[in-house]
Amino acid sequence: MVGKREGGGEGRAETRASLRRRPTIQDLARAAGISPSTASRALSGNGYVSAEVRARVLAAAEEIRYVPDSIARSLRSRTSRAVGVLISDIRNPFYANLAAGIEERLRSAGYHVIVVNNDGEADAEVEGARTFLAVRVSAAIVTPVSDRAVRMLMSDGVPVVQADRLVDGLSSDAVLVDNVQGAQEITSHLVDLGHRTIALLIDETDWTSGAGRLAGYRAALRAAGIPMDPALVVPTRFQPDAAREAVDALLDRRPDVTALFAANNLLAEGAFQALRLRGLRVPEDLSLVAFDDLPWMSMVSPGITTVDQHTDELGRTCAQLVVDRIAGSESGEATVRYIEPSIVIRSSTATPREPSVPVARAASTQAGSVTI
Amino acid sequence: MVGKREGGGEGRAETRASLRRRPTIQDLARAAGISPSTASRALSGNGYVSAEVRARVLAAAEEIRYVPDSIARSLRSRTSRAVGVLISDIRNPFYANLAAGIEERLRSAGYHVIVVNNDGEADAEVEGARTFLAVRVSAAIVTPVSDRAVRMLMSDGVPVVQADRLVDGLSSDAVLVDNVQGAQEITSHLVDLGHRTIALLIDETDWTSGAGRLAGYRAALRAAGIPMDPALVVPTRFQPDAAREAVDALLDRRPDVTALFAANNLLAEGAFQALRLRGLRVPEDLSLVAFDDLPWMSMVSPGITTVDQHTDELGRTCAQLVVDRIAGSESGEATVRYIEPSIVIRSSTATPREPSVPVARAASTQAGSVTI
DNA sequence: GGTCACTGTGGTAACGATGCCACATTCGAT
DNA sequence: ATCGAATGTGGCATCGTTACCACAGTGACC
Repeated sequence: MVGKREGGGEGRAETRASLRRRPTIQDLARAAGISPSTASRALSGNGYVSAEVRARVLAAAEEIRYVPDSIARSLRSRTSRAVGVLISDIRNPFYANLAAGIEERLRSAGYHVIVVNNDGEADAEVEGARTFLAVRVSAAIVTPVSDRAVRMLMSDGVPVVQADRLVDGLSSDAVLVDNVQGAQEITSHLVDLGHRTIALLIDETDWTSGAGRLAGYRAALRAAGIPMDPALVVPTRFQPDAAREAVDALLDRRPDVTALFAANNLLAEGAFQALRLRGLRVPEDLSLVAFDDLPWMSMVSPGITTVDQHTDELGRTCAQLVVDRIAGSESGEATVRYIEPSIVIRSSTATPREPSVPVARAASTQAGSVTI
Repeated sequence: MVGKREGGGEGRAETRASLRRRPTIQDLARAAGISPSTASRALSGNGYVSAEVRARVLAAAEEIRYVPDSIARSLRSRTSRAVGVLISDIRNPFYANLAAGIEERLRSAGYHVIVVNNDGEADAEVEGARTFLAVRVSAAIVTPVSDRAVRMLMSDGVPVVQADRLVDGLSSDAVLVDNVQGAQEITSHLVDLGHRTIALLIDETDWTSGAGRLAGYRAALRAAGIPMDPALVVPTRFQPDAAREAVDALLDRRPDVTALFAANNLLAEGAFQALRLRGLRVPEDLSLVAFDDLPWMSMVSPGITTVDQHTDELGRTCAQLVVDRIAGSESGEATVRYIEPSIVIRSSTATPREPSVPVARAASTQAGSVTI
């Protein structure tokens, strides 16, 4: 799959030749005819420098192509312009958008971002935290897996913003989605359409995100006076395939289900596939809703009714909190901000089918024979 | 949309209290009863240390929770364990997967990744390069927008790997997708089905990626003896909306088109929407193929026939090249590796409709009235 | 026994920037 | 005229680590 084809080596030699020593602030000072101290002040803006000298220094910097060495600067000043971002899976558009929102705002504030994936594993997360300490990030944004990494960072005095979910017992800043609200609203949407037997497909309820969605689902049912049926809360692993199988098993077991709520985008993917493989029509046979809005949800037919978490804003808010915390404009108290999600109604939800007609596997369609 | 809800400040005070000075290698040396020099050698593995002393140092490091300061280390050793990754848009799954592939491999090789988005703008790209120089990355991986950033990095001696596309005239390492091959194969697939009037929707042909896809398309037509019709190469901007409008205009102008080739995932998105809004059936009325395989392409019906670029592998290969280059195991010559794409046949392609029945906007369906 | 290679350790000087202090000059107020 | 404050500049030490050199001990070999 990988082939080597060509290699022209002309430009590299030229590059090597032009590899002069990188100019330091000493060189700059010499070029501008002043001392390194003054050059430093002229560039950083701390302390007195006359306008005339500052101009001369800037001109000289341009002239000799001086770029301050931020490593030396960090060592001396014991700060860095780096912020660590520790997330579970950059391939998941949720995390990608989060990272993008963070990066945009931090970049415009003059910080750069070090991204570490942890694949949802606590050990990898701790390893990432260690990296952050080694490079002395000035803050970290974490979607926590366990409490270890966050604790480690905080105990070394690194400001932490927890994103999307919260580890209990730590008082770092945090930006969360109001999962209860979002889940309640979308469940109520189903209830309002007349659904009474609504299944929740969910992978975990240990984190605040999953717990909140479960709570919102329950609250909506309670508000409608629908008794909670524990068998309708379907546990699954955080993978489309697992979700697909879980949905399949659920519908075999409970053909009376008329609506399905997938608690995140990956589970929604699996649920969608499961329904199609069974030959079920959405929303005629079964309504489907999701949590987290992704492009594919408006591409498929029917479009999926879902909860938009405003992931970009989640990211930007995390970044803002970091900037504020570093600047010290945030007080010592931990701040928790909530992003209010909004529901997006598309075509995957409708009034339930006649209760007398439970869903069944369509005879004409067998799993595996469907081309997707 | 953002609300403040609570803030418990208990843990922070405790954190502040435990904020002891971070242990340095001096502390470590004292704890292990040896000199800093020896401690340094024990940790880094350069130079002689007896097994007994090394064990003592490692134990002491564990004991006092010593983490080497990589800033100081970088300053002194004039190297860093950071690699810069400069890409266009992390929100686009293509770049997200690329970044993920890069990050995985580099992390396992002990490097961390600094990600900078440039939004496809040359100025932002140069700014990113400046950041990389300031933090003295030991290499950079770039999906180049202009030649300026790559030039800047190379002239400062930073090894650069160009990913996905190549800026002319520079001889850095590069990992490219064989776009000609992929485009030719998928176009031939259409030709083999009997298509003769195949439109190519493409946003740019200045970069090697776009140029390659155009060349592959042309080569396939030439091989089949189909004359090239320039009006069938439809230029558009790099956005789904623009692509949608371009497809709409094309089909108004050229109702004889029987197949459409969208040159990347964003254009495919727009094309798919355009066809649906016009009420056209795929593949019965029109066949559609894409370049770059994304999850939604197997979620929609019909599934989209496309070219899988093996983006993860593209990323991993870039990272491997970087590791080799830093280790010096790559010779001075620039290496260009090609990833061979493979085509994925789904349901969006079929034999063309009868030539006597050109496509027309379905009367019953008006753009805008369709719920998606 | 002397030379040499090898092993193992410690001392010292950087890497490049900046914080702090000392010092010089100017100017307004007493 | 004298003092103090404000303005401006340079010198020096230092951030935490490692490269380099010096040097001590051990054993092998002629």
